[in-house]
Amino acid sequence: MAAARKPPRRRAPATTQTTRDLTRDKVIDAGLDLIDREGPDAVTMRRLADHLGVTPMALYNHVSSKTDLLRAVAERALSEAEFDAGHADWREQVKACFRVFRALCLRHPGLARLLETPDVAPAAVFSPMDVTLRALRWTGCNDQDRLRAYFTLVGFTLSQTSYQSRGPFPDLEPSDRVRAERLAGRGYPSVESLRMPATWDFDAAFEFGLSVIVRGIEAVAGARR
Amino acid sequence: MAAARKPPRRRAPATTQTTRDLTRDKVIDAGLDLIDREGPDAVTMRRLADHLGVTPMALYNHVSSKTDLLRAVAERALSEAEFDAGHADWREQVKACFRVFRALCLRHPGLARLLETPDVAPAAVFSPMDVTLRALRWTGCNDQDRLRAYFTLVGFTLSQTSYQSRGPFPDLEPSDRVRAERLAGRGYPSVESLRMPATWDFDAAFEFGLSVIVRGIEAVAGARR
DNA sequence: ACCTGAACACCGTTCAAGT
DNA sequence: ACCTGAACACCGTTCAAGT
Repeated sequence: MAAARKPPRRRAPATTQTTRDLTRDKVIDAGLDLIDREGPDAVTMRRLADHLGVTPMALYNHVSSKTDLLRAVAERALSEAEFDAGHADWREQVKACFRVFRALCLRHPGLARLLETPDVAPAAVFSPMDVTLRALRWTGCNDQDRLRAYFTLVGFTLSQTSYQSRGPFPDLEPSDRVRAERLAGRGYPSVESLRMPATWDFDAAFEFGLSVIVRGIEAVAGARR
Repeated sequence: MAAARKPPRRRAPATTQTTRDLTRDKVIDAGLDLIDREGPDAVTMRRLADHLGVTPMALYNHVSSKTDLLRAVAERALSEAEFDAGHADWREQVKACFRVFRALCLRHPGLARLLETPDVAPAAVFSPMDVTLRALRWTGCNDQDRLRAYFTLVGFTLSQTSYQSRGPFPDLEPSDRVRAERLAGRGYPSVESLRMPATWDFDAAFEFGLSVIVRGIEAVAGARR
């Protein structure tokens, strides 16, 4: 619309091109903006183009496909974070790493789902992996077990954050689901008899799971050593 | 195509209607078939209708929306399983429950992704939840911690199975990703120095994570008691 | 009550054309 | 080199019409 009103005037001699000249950087920035504000489903080539005041096909000059775009967006988001907290104790180092990971996923709703999607996970996912594998050297685990431990941690973290990021749909909150089902409840006595608080504490739930996994790694590593 | 060739003949007097009379059951069965054979992305109202020899809109007589269909498909798949193995020891009971859960997700590729999708998770997800919460009574954990432990277990299981179900894309297998990145590797020394087998053992990785979480629950519960 | 056919408002992407 | 516009092959779903 606005583009149609604008006549094809000659461009000024290389100065003050205002918001002209689409670049890959601008496309990725706009993609991250869009995903942060409207969720991952809102990221559409057409919507993104609208947002940039350009035709959908203009994006393909800077991005080879939607998958390429999403991978670049995920890479940019991941590059914000420093996963190495420099703790001497491996338990604290691992916990700090995944607290950063979680905070990043919550700051960019939809990032978790992006990282779970095949093909879009960027090379930067190896950054928290590297920190974790290094810390886990102190456990005495072999290479395979350290990698298995990492996948346990990252799977837990991604599933918790992507679950939380879907909110605020009240019916998805654990405590509400439990309550809703209690009303319709038949056949799930241990679920029905749960005594739950009014709101679910996602932070505490994450810390609980993180402690469980770290202590579990400690126990399993000790048994195998 | 085949439907167009068929003239609108009168139906036989209530006998041998062959494959006539679409029912909700048939729609759900066909949906599960389709998702099992071609993956969750193949489940499309139009494709499913084609598969049933019917117009896309005919499905809406038995299913209120695509979400409704997917939820029903997930419910049917979940109803196949018995999560309660009747173990006396809570650790073995929990492990058995999630081994069944995992086997179910692997038998129906795409089920894991369905269960991770908001709104489509059916009420039947409370079945493994009930078994787990009951077993965890033996740990002495309070209601909140038992639920947190359940979410840790289910998140881990879903992420592992949905990761595995995306295969067999060789570039997604952990060991291959690691190897691929090692080549392009810069800045991830602990990743690059990994000594990995040629193929990734998903079963062993799952058992490792399961042991880690169960022993972690044991340790955390003991500390809080 | 159940199904069809046309239509609507979307997708990602290709291709030929403009500058 | 970069962008546009029309088009293609898809989506889920609405609506009016048939039987």
